[in-house]
Amino acid sequence: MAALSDSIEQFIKDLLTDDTRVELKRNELAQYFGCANSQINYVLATRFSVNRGYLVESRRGGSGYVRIIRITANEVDLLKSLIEKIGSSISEEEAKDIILRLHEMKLVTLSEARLMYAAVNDGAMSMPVCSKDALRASVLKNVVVQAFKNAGEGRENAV
Amino acid sequence: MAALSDSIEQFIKDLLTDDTRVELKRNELAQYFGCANSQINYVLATRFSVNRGYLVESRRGGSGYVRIIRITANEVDLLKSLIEKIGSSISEEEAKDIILRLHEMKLVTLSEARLMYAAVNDGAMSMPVCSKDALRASVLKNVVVQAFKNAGEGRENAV
DNA sequence: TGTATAATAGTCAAAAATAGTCAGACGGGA
DNA sequence: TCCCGTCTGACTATTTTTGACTATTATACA
Repeated sequence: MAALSDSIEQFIKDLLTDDTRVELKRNELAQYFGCANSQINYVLATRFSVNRGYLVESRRGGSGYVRIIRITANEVDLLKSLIEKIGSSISEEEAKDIILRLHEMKLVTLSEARLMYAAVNDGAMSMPVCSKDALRASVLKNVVVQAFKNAGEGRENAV
Repeated sequence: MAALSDSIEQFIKDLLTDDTRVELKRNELAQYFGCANSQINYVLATRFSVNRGYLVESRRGGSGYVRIIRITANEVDLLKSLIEKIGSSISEEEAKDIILRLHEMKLVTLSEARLMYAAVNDGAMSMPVCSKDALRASVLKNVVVQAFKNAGEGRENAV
């Protein structure tokens, strides 16, 4: 049921559980999963972005490689960088990345991550907005419904 | 005589007798019943609404899915009354009361309750607002900071 | 020492695989 | 007959997967 991309993502993350970086051959990995080479690039671009806390380096040519580095940071630095990243405006996707990252760093549980996402997804941001109370109603409704969804105990991995 | 919708409804409910949630492919189900894909959406909309005790989530694209979550009768009553109470506008105090209630009923943990409150308190509601992204930044900043506070493990008992 | 070749990786647009929306057709009961 | 719940089909939206083409680098060889 899991998409190919999800499997590849998990495979790489497993390699990163102990180490903070891993090096691999793009075409070997593609071969292993029986997919197009560019599929690997897709996974790297969508699942191992800087916003999600990873750096990717690579080299072409003979004995080339792809290196994936998990960014580690202490809480103070992380919080500062996230606040800066958020700034005064942020897209739904970027917000999702930040929340995912907090979850991967085990700062929040999956349920908490889902609640956070429910508070900031497009659906919660009712526009045009005319008052704080109206906005609050929209956000609150979203998080309350999410709380009920969580209570049904979702063990999947998506926010 | 509304045989088709009823059959699909029953089929899904049978899947939900043991589990509280089930995941399926819209087009596979439509194929199985030999009907239009949109028929499934009709069934979901008319038979698996919140009022009837269900929450529905889905994702498009490769390996997409439709997930149906069954909640208990008590939860339905509670959720309905909360949604009604929230309406289209709600004060900070009332919102807090609702969140506290969810916590007291053990639907959310203390950490989760705090995150929820962080998402809807006055500080998060930056007004006047000019865009969804600006609004999102404000709410997200608030919940991210709260996540760190939670992680820093506050042992107080107030939301 | 240059240069051709093989071995890598990257890019991008199109195709495939999903799901959602909505207006209108259809059909049975009040 | 008219209304209302069903059902369909065409069109849209989203996410993943692939393939053709490009770019880069190490190495072998002239």
